[in-house]
Amino acid sequence: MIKQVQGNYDPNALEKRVQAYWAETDAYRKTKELRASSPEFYFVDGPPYTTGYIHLGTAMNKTIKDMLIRFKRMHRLNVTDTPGYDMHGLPIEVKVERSIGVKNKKEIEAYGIDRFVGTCKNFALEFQKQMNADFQELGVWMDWDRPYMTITPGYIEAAWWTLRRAYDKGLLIKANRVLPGCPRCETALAEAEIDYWDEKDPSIYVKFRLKDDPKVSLLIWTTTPWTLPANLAVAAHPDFEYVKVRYRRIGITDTVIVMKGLEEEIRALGGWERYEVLQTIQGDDLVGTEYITPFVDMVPYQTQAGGKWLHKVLPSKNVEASNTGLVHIAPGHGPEDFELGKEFGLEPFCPVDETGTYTALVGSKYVGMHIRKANPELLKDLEAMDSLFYSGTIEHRVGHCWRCKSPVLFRTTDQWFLRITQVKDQMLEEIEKVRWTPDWAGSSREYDWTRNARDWCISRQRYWGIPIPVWTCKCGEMRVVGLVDELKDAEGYVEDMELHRPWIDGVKLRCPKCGGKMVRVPDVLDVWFDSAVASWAQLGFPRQREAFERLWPAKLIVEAHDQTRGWFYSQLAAGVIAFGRAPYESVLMHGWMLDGQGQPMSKSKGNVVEPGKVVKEHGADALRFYLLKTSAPWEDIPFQMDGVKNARKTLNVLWNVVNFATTYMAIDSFDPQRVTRDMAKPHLNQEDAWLISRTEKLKNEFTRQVNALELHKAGRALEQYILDDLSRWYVRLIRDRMWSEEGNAGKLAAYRTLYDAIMDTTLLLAPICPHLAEEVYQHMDGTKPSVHMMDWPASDLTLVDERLEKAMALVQEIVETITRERQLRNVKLRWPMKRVVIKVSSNDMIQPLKALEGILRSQANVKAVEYVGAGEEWAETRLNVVPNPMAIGKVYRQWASKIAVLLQSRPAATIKESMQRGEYSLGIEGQMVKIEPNMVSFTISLPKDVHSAPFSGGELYLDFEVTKEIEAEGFAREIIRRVQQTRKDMGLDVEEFIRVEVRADPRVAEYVKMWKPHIMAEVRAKALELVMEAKGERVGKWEIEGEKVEIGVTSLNLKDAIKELAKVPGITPKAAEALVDAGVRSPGEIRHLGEERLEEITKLPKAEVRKALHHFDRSQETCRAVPEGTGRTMERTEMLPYLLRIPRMNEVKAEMLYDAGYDSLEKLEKADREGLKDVPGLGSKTIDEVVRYIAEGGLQGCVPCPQCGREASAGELVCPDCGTSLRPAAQEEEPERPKVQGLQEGCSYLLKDDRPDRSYALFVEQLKKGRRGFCITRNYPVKVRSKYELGDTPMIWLSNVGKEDSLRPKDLEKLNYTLEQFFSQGQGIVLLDGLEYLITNNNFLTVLRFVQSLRDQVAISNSIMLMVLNPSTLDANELNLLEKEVDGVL
RNA sequence: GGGCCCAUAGCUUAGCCUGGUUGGAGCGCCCGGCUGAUAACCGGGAGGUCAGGUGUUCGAAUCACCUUGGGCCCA
Repeated sequence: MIKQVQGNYDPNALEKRVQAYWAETDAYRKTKELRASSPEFYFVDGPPYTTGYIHLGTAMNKTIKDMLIRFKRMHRLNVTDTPGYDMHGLPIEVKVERSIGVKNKKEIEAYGIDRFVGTCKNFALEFQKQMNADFQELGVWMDWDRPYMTITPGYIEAAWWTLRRAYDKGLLIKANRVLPGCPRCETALAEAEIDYWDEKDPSIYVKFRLKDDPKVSLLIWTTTPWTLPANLAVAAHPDFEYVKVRYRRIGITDTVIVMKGLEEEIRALGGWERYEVLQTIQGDDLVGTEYITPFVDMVPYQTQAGGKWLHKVLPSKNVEASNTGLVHIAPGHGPEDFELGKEFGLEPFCPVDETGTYTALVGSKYVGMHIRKANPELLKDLEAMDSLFYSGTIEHRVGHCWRCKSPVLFRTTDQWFLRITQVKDQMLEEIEKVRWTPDWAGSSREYDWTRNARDWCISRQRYWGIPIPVWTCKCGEMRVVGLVDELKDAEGYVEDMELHRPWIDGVKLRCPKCGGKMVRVPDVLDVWFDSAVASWAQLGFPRQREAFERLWPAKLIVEAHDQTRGWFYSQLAAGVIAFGRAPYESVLMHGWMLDGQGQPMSKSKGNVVEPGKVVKEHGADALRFYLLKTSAPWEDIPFQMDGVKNARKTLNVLWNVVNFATTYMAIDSFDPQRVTRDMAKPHLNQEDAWLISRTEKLKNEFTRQVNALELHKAGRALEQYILDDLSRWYVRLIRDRMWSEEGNAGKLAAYRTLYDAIMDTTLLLAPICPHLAEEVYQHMDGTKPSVHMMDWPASDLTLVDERLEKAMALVQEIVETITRERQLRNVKLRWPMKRVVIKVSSNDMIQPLKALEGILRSQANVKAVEYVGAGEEWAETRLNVVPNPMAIGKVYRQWASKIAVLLQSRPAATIKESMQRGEYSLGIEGQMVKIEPNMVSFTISLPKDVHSAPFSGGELYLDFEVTKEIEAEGFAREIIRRVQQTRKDMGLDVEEFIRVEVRADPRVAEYVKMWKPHIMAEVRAKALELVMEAKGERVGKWEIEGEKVEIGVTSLNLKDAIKELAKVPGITPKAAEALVDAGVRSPGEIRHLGEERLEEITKLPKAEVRKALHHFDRSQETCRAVPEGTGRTMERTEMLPYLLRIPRMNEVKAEMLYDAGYDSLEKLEKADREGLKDVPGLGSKTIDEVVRYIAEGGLQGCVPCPQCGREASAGELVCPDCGTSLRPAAQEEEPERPKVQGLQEGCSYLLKDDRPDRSYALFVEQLKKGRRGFCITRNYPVKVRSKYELGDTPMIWLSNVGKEDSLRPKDLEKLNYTLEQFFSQGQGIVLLDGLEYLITNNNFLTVLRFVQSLRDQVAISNSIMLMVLNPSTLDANELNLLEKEVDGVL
């Protein structure tokens, strides 16, 4: 059944509600189960690092994934959706270090590796939990209860297994190489772990004296003085030319060798006055030149080292033509130096330890000194040795540890490597096989990166990571463990033991060679390796193979562009190493979320926008929609909150459409099961066919774009459709049909079309905005537990009608043009336009336009449409000929003026036609005068009040003439609008009936008479009268086009009665209305009408009449034994009779009780006073009764009918035998007729009346008895006084006019004070007429409190208070609360 | 310094691959309208050196090259 959506689009409340609904109904699990036996789709989630919070980038990432997962699921695929978390590594270690206050590895070890790792694990798990919650807030449906985590034993084993594979293939090696490391964290770092930024460093030029000629030096440049003690050689480019230069300054000369061309630059640097080039040397010839390394005397190694090339110039093509063109080579400190040293047989020499401190190898002078501190000392020494040619500083890019920001240190270390260089070619081949989106992500980006790949250093000298599964023996034997089982017999192994450090370090294997103990190498894995194995590790491989064999490789992965060097790469490497192929088939690379200025968000910049904040402001759906539609996925998005706001607006429009649709569908009980598409088909209007065409096209387009991963195009197409096609056009077109009273086929066809459009939209929207889609679905259909269990809507392109769409586009354009012209001329849309003439540029257009003429007429409010074919002129235009006297005069001189007059006297059309055919001549004074084309021009003049406007299909002539008929219709529409406004101000239900009184001057009055039936129908008036003075509950004075009009509107309060009557089987809404007109107010009265009378009133077929009457009889036959309370939820209709048997209960209260969740007898029986207090609308007296009734077993027991004594169950409202009502006489609070005599002193009464006469009568009656009176009214006091003969009773006028006897309705304090004064004199009576007026002007609760305080004063002073209220202006809940505060309701 | 991507109105963007009327939208701004989807909605207006330059072409937002700025990845 279609349920009307409630209220405005409130994303926060909606999303909370929907998520609660999902949780309650286990919708996620059900959706997964639905697809459990479908074809598999192996999606692999890239694990975010557990930092404890998600940012917008992570939000975008998961949003894209969630959209695709949902999309695939709706395509009946069984999608794997295990979310992953990357939980090892330095970031957490650093966090833990800070939290426990340790600074380096020594302190960690003192603290205890076990405690340290334990804390790391706790941090990671805690962070993981928080992120889980954040993702769920976004509505992402992944398997949050079972994420894969890189820290679990199974996962670790998968990494081990992979390393073992690498080892077996000879791809895992240990090597001594120069690598960047962090001196603070004391571990090697991968490229990926280094951040670059500019920093100041020394920039020094150092002289390396030639051994043969110490007066001459090689000049080298370096920014790292501390590497000089480790200098072993100098590199020169063999193809460059070098020069020997003598620099001079007063008293000083210096001779150095530098690259040719750099000598001038160097002169300027050193401040030399002049220089002379002594010799040019080819780089090649320089090779082999021996020099004296500057610290030869201090560093023992420098004299002990061997090697043919020690302290000589080496050739290297990597030398750049900058600085001096000669490069200082320290193989222990630079990767290129290392390679070069290897090539030339120089053993790397590294006198620096992992903390950046000189070791004893450096000699006694610098040992124990940190390299940073050593720099100035070294400079001093160089200066002393006269080896420092120039010393300055430079700002250049320096690598830093990504976690602790220390500058990285290059030194030689023993590390473990994966030999990527060996499998690089295979990786490149695999890249080409993968489908990349966008394609350049693979073909250029990933390809380039991989082409330059080096071997991957996977070892880290840290604690919180996957331990490297390599055990070594003193004898040199080593073993790589691939499965935990292999450790079974090892010393220190315990079943299911923790595989992390330090526990794993205690496991010792027996060496198969020497029988000694093998110990694990202490390193852990580079954390990048963890996620590299995700695609098989998360499947439990290698321990479980079934899932792996079924699913692997991944069909799709989705990550941001920074993963080119990260996960795209690491997975590829691991996949190729382990299985010889890429572990994924397609990749969607997405962009980053930047701040509004296009800068990356970072905590240090303080420009981070938290997803939670955005969700709070506009909802997760709006954020998701924004993220998906704003840019192509692979592009960065500079985040704009306004963009999210816009997305929300679009969703709001959709919400309004749904609100509109469900309002009417619910009223008419439209049932899409009954009104099928086929049934609606013959009754479709043009606009229906048009919307269907648009919808089918949209479905096709959307699906195509998502499949192409052009998610933004899909989102934009959907948005456009919602705004333009659905909301702005279709809903606008069918408004009148929705409002038509009859449930005719045309209306149902519109319902069906709109229903289908909304359902299709909802299904398309479901992957993007899962919450909103769910809410809409549950209101429109709800046959499935969740919209996400639905199948994707197929599109039927045979229903696309291009001709119709084209014609409709023209109509839209014409309507817009007319609107614009109206605006220019200040003619409102409410005023009909006499006619529009469409002059087309092609006759093909006329037929389709005619088919849509009705739409054009209604939307442009035009009375008539005429057409003029292509090439023709509209008959009512006049062609004018304009003579050109200059041209005529030149030829015919003295006749010129006469010719001009003659020309204008002839029909212009004839002249034009003749001239087009050939020539045109005139006879003048016996001569034939030939008129040349340049002698005349033609203009078109339009009839009075007609304006022309071009449109893309030709020209429009708009006739703005205002006839009497048009004026009449215009006024009618103006009056309708104002009555509607009044209805709205009064808060009337759309279905309520009213009576209207209109006062207007004769001209307008005449128009109103002409349009009376139409006006009445439009505003649901049962009566419309022209009067001398308009009266009513609400009277408005208006000025319309200069005419003064007064309109009074009074509610007839018939809505509830009609609704009740229509509930009786056989009684249609129309029949119910007829019954109400005949004075019937409740279903019970139908019984007493009798068959004939009922037929007469309702004009229903006899069968229906009988059905209605039999209903009452039948309802008495259904009594059975007392039903056992089963605890099951009961239908409302089933439950209500039980409730209504409770004393003081009425329908409203019972409904409230039911709606508050008391929907089973069990629940009600367990109800306590506290719980019931929370039910809105239940007063304490009612609660007393409920509690008593339950305690006495009222819900279970049978009671004898007071009339016939038959036992009736608690669920029966009437006796099954005699039909006597079994409801307790709770109505005594609300007596049918006011007992005027019954007014008691000290009591306050609420009078529910739409007309105040009765209350004034009661009031006057008391006055006549001599009671002092006080009248508060919202009506004009002078009139009230005379009408009800109130004499000199004091009065207060509730009004904003500000006269002395008036009081502003907002000023409750003053009103209270005034009444206090009155009550203090004792025993009066107060009439407060216009309580709803106070309520509309104040907060309801404020008025309620005001009423409470008055009631107390009334009681104290023994006065009486009458408060008059039009009940239709309040909702049931408010009414109930008010009723509770008074002593009686009349 | 290299690779890849991006640059169109104050903001977010379409058009670019395949050159051709007057470069389209949305938001914001200004003006107006509507009022039975209404804390909505609709229409109109102002607002553009298509980042800058050079070239190819009869013709360039679109193709090529260069420069500038931004993002990612590297050196």
